[in-house]
Amino acid sequence: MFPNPRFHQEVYETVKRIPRGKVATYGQIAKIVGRCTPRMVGYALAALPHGMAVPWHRVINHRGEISPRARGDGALRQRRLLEKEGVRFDRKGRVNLKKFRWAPETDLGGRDSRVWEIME
DNA sequence: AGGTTGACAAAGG
DNA sequence: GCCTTTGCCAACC
Repeated sequence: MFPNPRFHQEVYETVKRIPRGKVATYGQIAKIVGRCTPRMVGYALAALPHGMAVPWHRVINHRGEISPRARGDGALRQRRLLEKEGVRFDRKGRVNLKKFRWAPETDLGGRDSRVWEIME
């Protein structure tokens, strides 16, 4: 089976709430889960078995870039998946978080994040 | 037991 | 906005 720590499952459930075409940061997920740090979120996602229905690719770092993997080609696959959902990257490979960040509190029925931007 | 290693982040310069 | 600490904490030597 996959790793057992309680927080893993909570991380997965939270990540599942990120809608298509939006992204969240590791810190954001950690804060929602509670008693959890950004590093632990990355750790949990790295332990995610293949084929599990969790949109792991929608989690990026707070600078808007895809966190490089120590091994494997996961980062490239992640970028492809996001682009397929309409998430745009700039020349330096960064996402505009102002535009694409998931805003849970104002996510009322899958609408866009206009409210969030106005409040900022 | 002690040290290293991450799919990280905030603060200070 | 970039670079450098510093804090973080489970997993794995």
